[in-house]
Amino acid sequence: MTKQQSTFQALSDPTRRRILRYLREGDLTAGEIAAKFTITKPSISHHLSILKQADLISDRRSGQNIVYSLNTTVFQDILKWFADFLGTEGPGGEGQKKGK
Amino acid sequence: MTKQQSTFQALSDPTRRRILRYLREGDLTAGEIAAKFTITKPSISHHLSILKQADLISDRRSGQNIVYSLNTTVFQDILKWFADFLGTEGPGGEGQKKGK
DNA sequence: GATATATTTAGATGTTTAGCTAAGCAAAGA
DNA sequence: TCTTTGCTTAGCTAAACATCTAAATATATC
Repeated sequence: MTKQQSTFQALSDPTRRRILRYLREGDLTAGEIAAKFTITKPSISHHLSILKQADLISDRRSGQNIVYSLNTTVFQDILKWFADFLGTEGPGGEGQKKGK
Repeated sequence: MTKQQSTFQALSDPTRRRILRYLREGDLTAGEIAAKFTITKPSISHHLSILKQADLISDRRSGQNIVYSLNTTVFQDILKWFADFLGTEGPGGEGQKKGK
């Protein structure tokens, strides 16, 4: 699965986008995040792992808790993808590198 | 289904993103698009209808053909969504309007 | 080390989705 | 108006996905 695929896939779910919005405000533990939703903790945990695989968030352990935080660099990449898209480049494949 | 949801959903499929890349080069008929893929025409037609519902493309009939073209304005909206995301706004809901 | 708390992993289930084939609809031309 | 061409709609299947409950793991505390 290409990097872009996993990113767009991750962003396609509303629950995951909502998690990202919360994390934009500041770091949160898995439990704190789960508390904001009505779905179960395991479900949230699953969403978190998808976001993590897509490199949109990262996690670190702090005692009993696992703290999640936003990876803004990947958002920058996506932003660039869209900007390039609206530019005047050739079609090419997913992993196109252009001028870089 | 919210507008953002349909947009992200539409972008989550690699075939659909590839269609968008082709259309970025210029307008194409449904047949011309389908010819670039190995999957069947009905499948492509289905993807086109999803992209259309998400307002990422538009279509018009030209004789026997149906011509598809990219709606760049929606891409601008998405670009803005990401830019806002990396900004310093409150979490709020999907359809947030901000300064507008 | 036993127990409590925080979170993840495993396994099951209902729903969504991408793909197919077959049938339908619309325009063009005989 | 019958046929051909271009494309979509309908109906199906298999795979993917979101969610749940139950069990497992890891850390902290007693």
